Amino acid sequence: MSKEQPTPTLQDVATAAKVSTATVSRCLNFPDQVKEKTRTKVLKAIKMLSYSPNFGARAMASRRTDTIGAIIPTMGNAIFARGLQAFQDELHLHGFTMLVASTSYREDIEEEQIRALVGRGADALLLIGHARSPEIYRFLEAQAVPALVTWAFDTSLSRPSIGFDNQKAMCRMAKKVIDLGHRNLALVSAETILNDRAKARQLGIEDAMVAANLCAKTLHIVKTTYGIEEGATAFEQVMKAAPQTTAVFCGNDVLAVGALRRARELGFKVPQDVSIIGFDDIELAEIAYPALTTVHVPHREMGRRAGEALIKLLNEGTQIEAVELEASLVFRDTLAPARN
Amino acid sequence: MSKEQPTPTLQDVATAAKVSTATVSRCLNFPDQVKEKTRTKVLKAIKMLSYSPNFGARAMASRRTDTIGAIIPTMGNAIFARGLQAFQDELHLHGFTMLVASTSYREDIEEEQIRALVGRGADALLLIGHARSPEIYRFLEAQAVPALVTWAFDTSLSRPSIGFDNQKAMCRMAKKVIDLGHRNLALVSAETILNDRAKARQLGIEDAMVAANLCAKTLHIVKTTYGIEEGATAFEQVMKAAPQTTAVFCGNDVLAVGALRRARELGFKVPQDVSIIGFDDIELAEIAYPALTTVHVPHREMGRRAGEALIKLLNEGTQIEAVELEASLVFRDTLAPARN
DNA sequence: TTGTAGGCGTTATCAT
DNA sequence: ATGATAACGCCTACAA
Repeated sequence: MSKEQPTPTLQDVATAAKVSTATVSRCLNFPDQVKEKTRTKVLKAIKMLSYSPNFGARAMASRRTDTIGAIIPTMGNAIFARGLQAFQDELHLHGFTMLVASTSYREDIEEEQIRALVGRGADALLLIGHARSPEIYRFLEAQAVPALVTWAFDTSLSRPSIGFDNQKAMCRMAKKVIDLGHRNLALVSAETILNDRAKARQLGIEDAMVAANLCAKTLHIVKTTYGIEEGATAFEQVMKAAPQTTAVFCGNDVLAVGALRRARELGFKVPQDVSIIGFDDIELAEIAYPALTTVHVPHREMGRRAGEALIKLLNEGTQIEAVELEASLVFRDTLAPARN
Repeated sequence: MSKEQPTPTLQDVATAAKVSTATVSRCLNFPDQVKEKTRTKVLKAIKMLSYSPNFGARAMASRRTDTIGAIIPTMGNAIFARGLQAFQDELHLHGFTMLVASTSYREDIEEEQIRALVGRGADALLLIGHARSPEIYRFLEAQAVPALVTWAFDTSLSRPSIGFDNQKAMCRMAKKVIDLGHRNLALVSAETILNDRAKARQLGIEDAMVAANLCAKTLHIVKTTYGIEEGATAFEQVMKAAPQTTAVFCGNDVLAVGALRRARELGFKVPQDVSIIGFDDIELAEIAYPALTTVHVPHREMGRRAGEALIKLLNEGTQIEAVELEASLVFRDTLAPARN
């Protein structure tokens, strides 16, 4: 004879404790509304049965989940990890739970994940960058799920964002590079169609070039996907196609580290022969040899502020206001004056 | 006059398409059971309303979620990222969704997250390592949620795991180190109370020492939390307390990279003065300078196999069978024969 | 302080 | 091929 062992429900607990389901529910949600004695009785039953509330049912009945979804391009490297950890910490502090999903930088998967998280009752969403189809934004509106864009900052869009201005930051870095005498610049970048951060970074370099009376068209661009190996390959392509290049910007630190390695393998001295500049300032940048000159992104601050804003919105209805954080330049050892 | 805009439900779609809710539901779940014409009609209504099914309701009614939860110690570095990505890819391939939660290596948070994911209807769970309170395992059983342990492998426990034998792998590495003449060994490790992987790695070194007729007690151990800076500090402690040390094992690559840096800062030549050995073989290991000698963990294979096993269990009831994968030794540039 | 009962949005079983 | 309708597990007025 096999014992039936369906997962215990509120009803089971109620029966075991000889009270009504309402009382059990109150025990869980408003413990002070129930008499000490009944409470302990109920709690004991809960423990005994290893009961755990069914989230779906609770969400449906109470119409809120205290859950916020975060959708990032990838978990494959540390780029988003740190910011997300801060976001999560902030949420946890206020009793919220974070759900993460990743998209592999693919728009179709992002849409899928957005639907998945919204369907799961996420009270709000954290999104990376502004660029996505209007349809998705319409969907979010129809579902009345607030979404906060981060990792970017752009006041020209109506949607508030908490982040930094990728274009401005990269422009500042590029100006420094140009000041050091570099005239033949190259950029190893991710595809910019669906990645507004990548595009902004490119525009930033071009801005700096124009400001220095260089023709923006001379920026030699190689597009690739993110990855150390990809960065290496792209670097090689750059130096093959434009051997006069003295400074190679990279869309992020991962690419830069790959470029750095290939440079060494190809016999280039960095930074004497060629300078390499990254973006993000993740751990890799510091560990790389030579240590990478890069743009420092305020990961943790961004994550924290985003969490804070979303929680205020959900708890108090406070509208989110855009916040621009500063990205700073970190000069380490891969940038030097142009040779000759 | 403000337009009401509650999130649309199945009923709304049914009304808009002038059919019953049942038909709409079928359209979504068994499209071929409904006539072409009605289907397009319904689909149009869905689009128009930006309708998206309520996951909680669906889960409650259908008693399954096609969702698997993964609970990892941290997203803060790449250690689990790669394996998780593979896991996710495998799930995605079969129409499952992955939910991730992280614990900061804290048992209380892990329990919380387990409950959260189970409450959210996770059909199964992916867990890292075996070590956790029996109460949690009891809970999982009461909820009838299968859990698969990975990142470890231990047949002495009844619970099946898909992973590698941390102790054996580290033992092999330690033997090599001892073969190179090292007699004064040290270990920078995470706390081993709740981290069975860390403990197994320590035991592996001790096994190798005993096999070589060294006294295991001479292994100088410094415990710390994971982090580059922590690794650096710990390395300094080691060399201060046991200056005769010629080889420092590290619980993972992150610690090792920190140790490496501090070694350089303190004027030690690696590996001439002191050898440093990591564990995991994440990107950092390759990028570090000198490149790190470490134990390669089959991250991707582990993630993929775990996903596969869990899906087979859920879809076909196939019991999970333990799988031992091989961790290999990667000799790069931080290990050399003992000096003199 | 506690119990009763209706409803949340889907799915699935029966009919039709 | 489609439509009613009873669960699913919980919350929350409302009653007692």
